[in-house]
This record gives sequence, structure tokens and C-alpha cells, in this order.
Amino acid sequence: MEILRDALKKAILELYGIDFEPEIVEAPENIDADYSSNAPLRLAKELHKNPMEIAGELGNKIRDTSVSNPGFLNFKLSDEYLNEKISGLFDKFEISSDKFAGKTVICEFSDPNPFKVLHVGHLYTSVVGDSISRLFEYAGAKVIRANFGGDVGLHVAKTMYILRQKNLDDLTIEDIARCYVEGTAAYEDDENAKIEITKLNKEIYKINSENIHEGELAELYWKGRELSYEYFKNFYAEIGVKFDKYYPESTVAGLGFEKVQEELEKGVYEKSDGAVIFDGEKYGLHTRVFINKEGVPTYEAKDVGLIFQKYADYHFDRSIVITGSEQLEYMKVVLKSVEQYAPELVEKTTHLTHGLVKLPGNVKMSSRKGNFLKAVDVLEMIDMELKETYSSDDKKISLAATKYAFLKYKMGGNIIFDPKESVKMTGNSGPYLLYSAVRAKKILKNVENKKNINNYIYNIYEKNLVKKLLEYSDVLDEAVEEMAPHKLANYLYEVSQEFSRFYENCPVVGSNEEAERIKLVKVYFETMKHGLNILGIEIPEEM
RNA sequence: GCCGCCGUAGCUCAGUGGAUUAGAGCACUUGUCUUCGGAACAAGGUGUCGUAGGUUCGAAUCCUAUCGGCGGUACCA
Repeated sequence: MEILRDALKKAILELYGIDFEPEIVEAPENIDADYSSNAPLRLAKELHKNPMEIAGELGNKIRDTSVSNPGFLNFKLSDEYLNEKISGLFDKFEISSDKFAGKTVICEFSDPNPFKVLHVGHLYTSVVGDSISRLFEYAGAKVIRANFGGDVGLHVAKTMYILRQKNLDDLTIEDIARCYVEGTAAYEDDENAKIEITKLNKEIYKINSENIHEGELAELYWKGRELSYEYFKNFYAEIGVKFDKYYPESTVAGLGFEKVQEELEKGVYEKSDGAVIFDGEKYGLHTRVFINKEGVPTYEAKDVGLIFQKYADYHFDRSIVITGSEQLEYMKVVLKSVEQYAPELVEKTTHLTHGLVKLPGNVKMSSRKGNFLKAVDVLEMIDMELKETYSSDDKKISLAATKYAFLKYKMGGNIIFDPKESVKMTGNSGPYLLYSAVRAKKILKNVENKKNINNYIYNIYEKNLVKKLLEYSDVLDEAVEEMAPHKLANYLYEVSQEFSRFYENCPVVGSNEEAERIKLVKVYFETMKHGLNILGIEIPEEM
């Protein structure tokens, strides 16, 4: 409600000569007003004045206001104002800040490892990461969606240790996943296997960095790697997420290794027990190994390389990295070390985390142990529910259900993913949003434009809908600022609820109020289309 | 041990200085129903906002302590 904010700001400046940013909130139901502000209360201390007195003085400057205890200033919006405002909305949704206009933002997320299977967590991060990318695009940024994954490293060695013994003609991603589970068990239980795997890790690193294609191990490695990337691309295509850039770990490992070596000489990193470490304890963090005693760069060094490689490739203005929250402390150490020699890059970097996806009843999922929910399992479950309950096989609907189920949660905490519960398509769900949007669309098909009514007075359902619709641009600004798609998701649900109430109580087609109501339906539909698009959700023709 | 995140209704979650009654969905009960499509709408109620102090005109929200859950804590990612 910028207009109220601006009017109040101006009044405060004129009366008291203070440059103050007032907050406007929705007025409670029992007050005969639409919005209210606590500005008088917040100004009371500075002005040494009674808040009620301040509210009264400000109220005299702005029309349609009232005051209430202990010092709130309430605003009432006239129907003419709402009408004018809603008419101006339609399909123009512009961001108020130009903070990201023309900027380059690189968003890294999903980050699956080749030689491993995509699990439900990858689905979650892909959906959220894509939506955050879309928020930045809406804000005017050029966004590069980047995907980082371990095509070399211990997990590959563990897999290859088993895979090479098996002699499989027709290699599938499931075979590879099984080998990983077996390899991990061998690494943990069998001392000889551990030694062998450590050796393999070094060999694979060499095969990759020197691009060796001769020999059984090399052939198997490249074949498996290729298969993995195919499998990823297919999956992302299925959920409608498109990456602009893949950074296999091997492509940044060399750069990271060099950087760490370079800074080792300058004293940022140090040697300890034959490894190269960063002493994070100096900064209240913990110590981590960047190059292990085998001389192989760890994930830490690769992440260092990645930061520099991203900047070399895109000269980003902002870099967003989205990972699971278990990497929070780890990332702090990596960034703190880089801050010592490239503070300008670290300053531009934001690390966002999401929680673990857990099954109900505290069942732990672990890809190391092989007991986990695969990403495709979730998609299949939702497809099945749609088929069984609604006899539909519309991918748009099942994808909306899946995406919304993840996007409605605030990022950060763990998510309990109850397959049975998540599959429901009523209430606060993706299909509910689609359903109300489709209803609106249907109405729009059946009407022709009629003349507006002068001095139209909204009824309660219309007014509630209008007020909610007018909040949209504020919600978007907030979602961008906080990189929080759930704020948008929640808003779209609320506005759909208002629309459903309106729909039940206010016939549109053929009514006397048709012209005015059609305006609301149109703005609602355009808002939904715009907002759902930012969530990566498409509205189907019918459902 | 140390560091970080979390604790709100039976369950899953919003709300993170603003109000008299702390909100949604699910589940449960009942009603609307030849209407622009019922995947809908309406009504029904449970909460020591983990606990105890403190700051404030005002605290689920900020501070301190404490309990509980989870994650991280040197060669995994």
C-alpha cells in the first residue's frame, strides 16, 4: 500500500520534520477500517508526546482516517479508490525496486552427484532453486542456473570398486546406485577395501584430469559419467527446470587446487598432518581439510575453485548457492578462507539452506545405506493419486501438486514428507490454486466487455478480493528481498481463498454487476498466472 | 564439550515487535448442491506459542538462562 505509506510519510515530514518509514498493516476485523499504522506509537518516544495526540494530528492531515488506542492510525479506502486502483492493475506487475535490474545473478542448486541416484531432496532443492531464480528474473536480473556435482571423488571410487568386479554389459543408473551402496559398506567394514578405494580415488582423479580413455577402468568411468548426466537432464526436463551451466567438480578441481596452493604460500591455509587445512577456529568456526594428504583436493578446494570459475565465466553481481542445511557450517569455513584473499567475491555470495526431507516417524533416509525415497518415486505417487481419484493424467496438475507441496514451506527447517499426506489435492495445495484459476479462466471465456458502472459500491466479497489483489506487488517485493518463494505461495493460496468466496457468492456472467465483477476476475486470473509462473507452475486449460 | 538450526492446535505448517478472540490446511461432525465446473463454500474447537526470568505502552516475535529434537565439529559431500 505505497499510497498510504507515502501519504503518511509526507504528513510526518511536514508536521514533525522527521524522515520516517511507516509500516502499514491490515486493520483487525473489529475496527471499521482497512489498514492501520503504528507510526504514532513508534514516534512517541522521539517526539516526547502522547501517541494518541500524534495519531490525531496525523489523522487531520490525511482523509478517511480514524485513531484508536493506544495510538494507532487507521485508514479506510474508498470504493472509488479501490476501483481506480484495480482497473490500473490487470497485467502490469512491476517490481518497485530496481536493485536487480540488469544485474547478473548466478543461482547454484540441485547439485546431484554423478554415479548416484536423485532422491527426494534433489527434487526439493530443484523446485525451490528454480523458483528463486524466477524471482530474480522477475526483479530484472539475468539469471544463470548452475549445477555443481561430483564426477570425481570418494563416492565415485566407492562405486567403481564394486562396478569393475561386476562385468555388466548393459549398464543402468540403478546398477550404479546399487554399487555405491555396496561400495560404501565395503569402505566402512573392510580395511583392505578402504585402502583399495583410496587408491582408486587417486586413479580416477588422474583419468579425469588427464582425460584418459584407454583401459577398463577409464572406459567404465566415462560410460558411467555419461549415463549419469543423461539421467539428470531427463529428470530436469520432466520437472521443467533447465540449467544453463553444469560444473562437474573435475572442471574446477584444478583451479581450486592452484588457488589453495597459492594461498598456502601466503599463509591463508596451512599444512597439518600432511594435509592442507584452513584453521577456522581463529574465526569461531572449525578447521577443515582442503587438500588431503594424498594430494587430492577435497570438496572444500573444489568449492574454492568453483567461486573463481563462476566469476571468470559470468562476472556475477550476486551469487546464490542453495544446499542442504547440513552444509551450513562447512560453507562458512570455505567462504571465510576465500574472504582472506578475495573478499569482494565472498561479499557477493549468499548461501541459502533448506532442511532435510524426512519421512514420518523419524525414519532416516540415507543414500549411503540405500534406504531413501527417490525423486521419481514422488512424481509417480502423485501421478497415481491424480489418476485414481480424479481420473486425470495431466502432468501440469501433478507437477503443480508436487512443486507447491515443497514451495509452501519456509526454507531452513526440516520437512516431514508424508507421501500419503502430500499427495492430497484439496485445501492448501497446488491443485486448489489451479482449480480456482481455471474457474476464473472459464468465466472470462463466457463474457463480453460491458460498460462500467459509475460509482460502483463493492460488496464484502468483492472488497475483500480487491484488497487482497492490491497486496500482490508488496508480496512480490518481499519474496524477492528475502528470496522466499513460500511468501508468494502462501499469498496465492490466500488470494485464491478470497476468489473462491467471491465465486460462491457473486455470480458474474449475466449479472447486473457483470462489468465490474469481470474486472476482478481478470485481475485475479492475471495475478495467478504471473505468480504461479514464478513458482514454476503452469495453469492447465481444464481440469 | 563447542558451534548452528528448530520447538506454535491431534498431525503438517504460516505468523518473527502491534492490538481487544494467536491463524491456515489435514483429520473429525454437520450443512450448501438442477446455478460462471463441488478438486468448492459455510458452520462447529481444541493452544501453559517448549519452560523460567527480563526489556517494552505492547512479546509467539527481542534479550538471558534452561529443557527437548536435529545437523556440523580434519582428510565424505
